[in-house]
Amino acid sequence: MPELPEVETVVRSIAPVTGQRIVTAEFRNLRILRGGDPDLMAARLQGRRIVAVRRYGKFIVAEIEGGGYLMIHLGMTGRLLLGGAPGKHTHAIFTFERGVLLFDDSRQFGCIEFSEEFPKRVARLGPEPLEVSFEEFAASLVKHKTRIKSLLLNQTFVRGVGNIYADEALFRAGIHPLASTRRIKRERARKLHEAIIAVLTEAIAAGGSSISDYVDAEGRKGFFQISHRVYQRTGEPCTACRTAIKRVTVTQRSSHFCPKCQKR
DNA sequence: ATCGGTACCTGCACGC
DNA sequence: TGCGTGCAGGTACCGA
Repeated sequence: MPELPEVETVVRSIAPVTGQRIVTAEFRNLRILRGGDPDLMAARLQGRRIVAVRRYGKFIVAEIEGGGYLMIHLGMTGRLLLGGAPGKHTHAIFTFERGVLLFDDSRQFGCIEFSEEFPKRVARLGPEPLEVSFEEFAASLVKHKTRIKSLLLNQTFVRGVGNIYADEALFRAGIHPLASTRRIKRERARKLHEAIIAVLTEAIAAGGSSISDYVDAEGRKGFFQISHRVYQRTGEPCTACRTAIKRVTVTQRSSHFCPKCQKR
């Protein structure tokens, strides 16, 4: 489900747990746990305070008092909810002195991991798209030989861009999703860098996109989906030239684009 | 070393 | 009503 703007919105909405002590941690579905015995993990968390909660791309990392990191990834349908009753898809329950935090995920593509060291898979990610300089972005772009849409989804290139914002950024930059990275000239790359920053910034301000069921920890939907110019708008007129938006499959993912505005 | 294809799982909309 | 199909914001792993 969530990409960078949605995860950022979730992290902001769970701010109340910062500084709070975990009274109990309960894991109901072991499928979503990575690396570690659930009882040991629960014991390791119990009685510890959350020192800080940070976002790295689409990953959420909570720093635990006394050492250790609790990593949470929401996958496609994961949710973190403050309060409320556990349901059919509640896989983890963190009880605090004041309130409870539930991890729900119907498709179970999300995961939770506890590690003593900073999680390796997070350390391996590329730079934050909102922080990377154009020079670094352009230098990394030319090192890859693939289709631009695939590269944007590659989290070692930049971290946090997913299917929605890749399509939206490519539209704004006028680049076809199937375009070879080798054929993108410097000035076009600059447009893409700017488009990624613009679309992510606007989406964060809107609280993310709620395509089907995304909500933040308070149950609020985002509303950036009303600003989508190509994503899931197949057949509808382009906002710039009225040409019908097309859909193609790239790397097993659907890509939406304007055949007139976006060139290969 | 990089890349593309596939697997993982549930729910929903659709056509018959 | 039910069934089959295709689709959905994700990453990890495997083999070329």
